[in-house]
Formats: sequence, structure tokens, C-alpha cells
Amino acid sequence: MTNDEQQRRPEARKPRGFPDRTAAVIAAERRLVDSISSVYQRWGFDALDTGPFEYVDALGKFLPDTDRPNSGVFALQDDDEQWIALRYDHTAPLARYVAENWERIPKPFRRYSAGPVWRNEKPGPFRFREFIQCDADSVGVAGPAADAEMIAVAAEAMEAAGAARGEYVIRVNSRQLLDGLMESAGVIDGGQRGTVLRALDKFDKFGVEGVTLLLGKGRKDESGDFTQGAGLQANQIDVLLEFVTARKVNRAETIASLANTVGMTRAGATGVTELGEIDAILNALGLPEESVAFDPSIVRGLEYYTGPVFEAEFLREFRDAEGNPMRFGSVGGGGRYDGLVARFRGEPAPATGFSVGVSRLAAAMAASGEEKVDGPVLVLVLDKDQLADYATLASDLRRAGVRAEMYLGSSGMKPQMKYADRRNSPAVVIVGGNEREKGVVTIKDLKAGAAAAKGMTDNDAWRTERPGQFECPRAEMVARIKTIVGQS
RNA sequence: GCCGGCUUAGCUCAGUUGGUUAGAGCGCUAGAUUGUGGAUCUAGAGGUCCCCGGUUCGAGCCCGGGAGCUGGUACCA
Repeated sequence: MTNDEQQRRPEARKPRGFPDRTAAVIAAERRLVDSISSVYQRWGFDALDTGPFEYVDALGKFLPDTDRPNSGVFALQDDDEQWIALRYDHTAPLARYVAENWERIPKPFRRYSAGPVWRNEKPGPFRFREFIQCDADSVGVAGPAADAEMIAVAAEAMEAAGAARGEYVIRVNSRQLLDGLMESAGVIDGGQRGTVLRALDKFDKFGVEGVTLLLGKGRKDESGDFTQGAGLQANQIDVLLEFVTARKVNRAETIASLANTVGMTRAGATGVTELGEIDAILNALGLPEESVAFDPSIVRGLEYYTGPVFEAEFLREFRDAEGNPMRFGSVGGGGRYDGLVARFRGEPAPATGFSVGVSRLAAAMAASGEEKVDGPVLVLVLDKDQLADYATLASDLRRAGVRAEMYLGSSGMKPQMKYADRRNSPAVVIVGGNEREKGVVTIKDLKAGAAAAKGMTDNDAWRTERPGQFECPRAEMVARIKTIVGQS
């Protein structure tokens, strides 16, 4: 190795926010995508895949900015010099598809989509730059019935993802209510409204105290950095805080309380009526208060929502290998976006949708050990001149549907056992001279063996007792292995 | 983007006022055991002290710049 070659040797590293995904994560992702997709399918949504790239102007406000073309999204210039970008969600591509195929598709148009989306943002724990979303939307239906249905679908999707009743909650709010709120608080300036909404959205994070600061002069964070506030008067802040904390024990009472706060404005009254109708349908669908709550502190992203908005949270506590609880934000969200298709077509096309962030959940499940992946049954190779026989044994297992592999390395028996241990194999098949003579195989149940050996401290006893190990006739091997791996 | 912290073995970290050959635990490899994954014991391998420059007789340690990681915050359509 010359100096020059050493200098050119690349460093083995990968860009942050794009984690390598292990077998356990992939298994969790597949299971979540499958089960959530089948909920969408059952509710009458059709699958649609629009591919990863869109023209940048179709995605939204990201016009080609020659200084920072990649802020927020991953964009590049096609060979015709036009800017294209990886989708950052499934909703914008859907709006483009609907507008492009308007004359050909049935209305209402209902489709679901599952696949990766990309965001060029600062990654963090459970925040990736590539992640999988499972999305369902219906286009062409105005009115709270469609929103209530979306909320019900969201609840069912959460249950399909493994959340029992009480382990998740869908929190619902309305942009109409928030519009009414801005009016009654006297927040008129567009820029200031944005600042106020963002501050309100932080209620769950910073509480009354922090939000008060953000609405007023501003707030200093733990590192000493200062966030400029909205600069509101105390009486304005009071109105806003009263609204945000207006959540009551159930939906009906929350509505009543909100009616008091913002019901006198036109937008507010519309929002109150809307939530009332949604509540009626949720009750008819049998969705209890513990699954769907009305929560005035839910805001969601600012840009395209126009009506009811909602957010799904998994309440179960996941702990990492050290036993520390892992915090991650919402795992899904959605709402009404009546303007998104109209952006392309000029005529109104109301729409509402919901999306689950699968990657975040899958990562938590894998990190908590909840999602485990077994290795294959390993057929040990003790006599090199019997490879054909070992290959047959492994093949017999596979033909019976058991994941199995013949050891292909060059090491002795002990390393083969270690290999099986590392692969998390449920069992190994051992055939040496003794077994061959007697026409039997030795099977070692590695999990039972490990359990049986837990109290053993003496290596001789461990070696002579061989916990979890037994002989059986070759003809019974497949059946015995199937019992061990839990297939019968 | 802004603010803070951190960077020494695969991992977690120690390293004295700036002084010879940079350490520990865990992990890894091998042996004790030629047919057995754990535990125990023994041995071994493993280092660009993040990078570049400066100060100094001498830098893992001091100074300047950069990069990366990480936490907070902002943004998140």
C-alpha cells in the first residue's frame, strides 16, 4: 500500500439521517406497511404509486432557488435543466396526479400510497431524511363526513399498527377554529399569525409558560439561544391561551367550551359546527373518547390545511436496550386541504387525507427489542466428505418451509456453534460419525439450551449435560425442528 | 440556520504542571476442550490520540482555523 493509495482510500461512513436498516427494522416496516395498507384497501382506497420525483413547482413553494436549491427537499437539475425533486410527502404528488388525470379518474377519487419520502432537514433521534409514509386520501368530497371517515381510518390504522385501544389517540382540531381564534384575539397580520400558530403548536412541548413567552417577547432556550416572540399584548395572549387549554373531558364538552371562546366569529362558528358533525359520525362509528379527542392545541403544518386537522400519537412507552424511555413525536397526521388540487386546476377540488410515519414506529419497535428476527436453522458441517448429505438435510427443512442453511464457512464445530448463536438461530442440526452410524440426527434447541443453562456455572456440567440437545431418527427431523421454530 | 457540549482501541471511557514505549473495562481472536453457543481462566490482536497549521528542545494535553458527532432551538410546505 503506497502513501498515495492510503490517501485515496475512502472513509467508510454514511450521510446522517439515512440509517442502515437491519433485519428487525425491515421486518417491522414490512409488517406495518402491510397491515396499514390493508386497512386502507378495506375502506375502499385503491393503491397508487407515483414514483419518487416531481417537478419542483408541482411540490409547492419550492421554486428553483439557485442559491439553495436543496433547502427542505433534495432537488437536482434534469438534463433539460428543469428542476426536479424527491417528494417530501405523498400528498403533493397526489394533487398533481389528480389534476393531471382529472378527466380519467372517478370522483370522489380514493387512493392509498406507501413508500419512502425524503426531507432535507436536520435529522435527530427518530427523525430521518428518508422515511416511509403510508397515506390515504380522498379527493372531491367536501364536508365533515369525509373528515370523520378519515379520522376513523386513522384510528383503525393505528390499531393495525399494533396499538390497542387506549394505547393511541387521534387528536383533532380545526383550521376554521384557529382562524376564528386569530380574529377574536385581534391577530390580523399574516406573518404574525404564522408566528402565533407556531407558538401554539408548541403547547405540548413548552406548556403555558413557554407559549406565553413565545406569544409575547420571546423565549431563551437551554443553550441560551433566543427565539423572537410574536409581540402580542397580555390580553391577546389570554384569549389564545384560553382557547388552547379549552380541552375538556370529552368531545361534546370541548366543543361547548370552544363555542364560548371563538363561536362569535364566522370562521369560529363554522369550525364549531364542523366539529359537532364530526363528533356525531364518530359516535355512530363507535369511536370512543379515549381514541379520538378534540384538542385545540393541535396546529400541524401551516401551508395547506384548510379545515379539520388531526394527529395520531402512539402512547405506549418504548424503552431502548438500556431501559431508557425513547421519546418520539407523533406517528401520523392529516387533515383537509381544499386548495391543493385547485392550485393546478383553478376550480375547487376539496380533499382530505391521513398519513402514518412508519419508519419512526418501526425504528422504535426494533430498538426496544419488540421486533425480533430469528436466524435460520443451521446444519453443521462436521465431515467435509459428507457435504451432499448435509445439503440434503438443509434442503429437506427448506422444502418444509423452514428457514435453513448449511454452514459454508471453513471453521470447526465450535465456531459453527458461535455462528449459529450470532445469527440467533433457533436450532442446529448435528450429524457426525456417531449419528450417521445410528441413522439419527442430533438436534440442539439453542433457545431451550440457553434457558436451561442460565443457572449453570460449571463448564464441565454445561458440556456434559448439553442442555436442549436430543437425538431423533432422521425421518423425524423436520417435524421436531418445526416444533422448535413454532411452525406445525 | 442559530446556541452549547463533545471527538483517545470495535464500544464506553481514563490519561497528572507539556516529558521516554498512550492505558482500563467490555467486545473480538485463539487455547484450556480434535463433537458443542453461555460462564470461568490464560494468551493475543487491535491506535492517523478527528484534520490542518502554530507555539515549544518536546504536544493526546497549549493557541488558531476547519470537519464530524451530539443536545437545545428554528424550519418542517
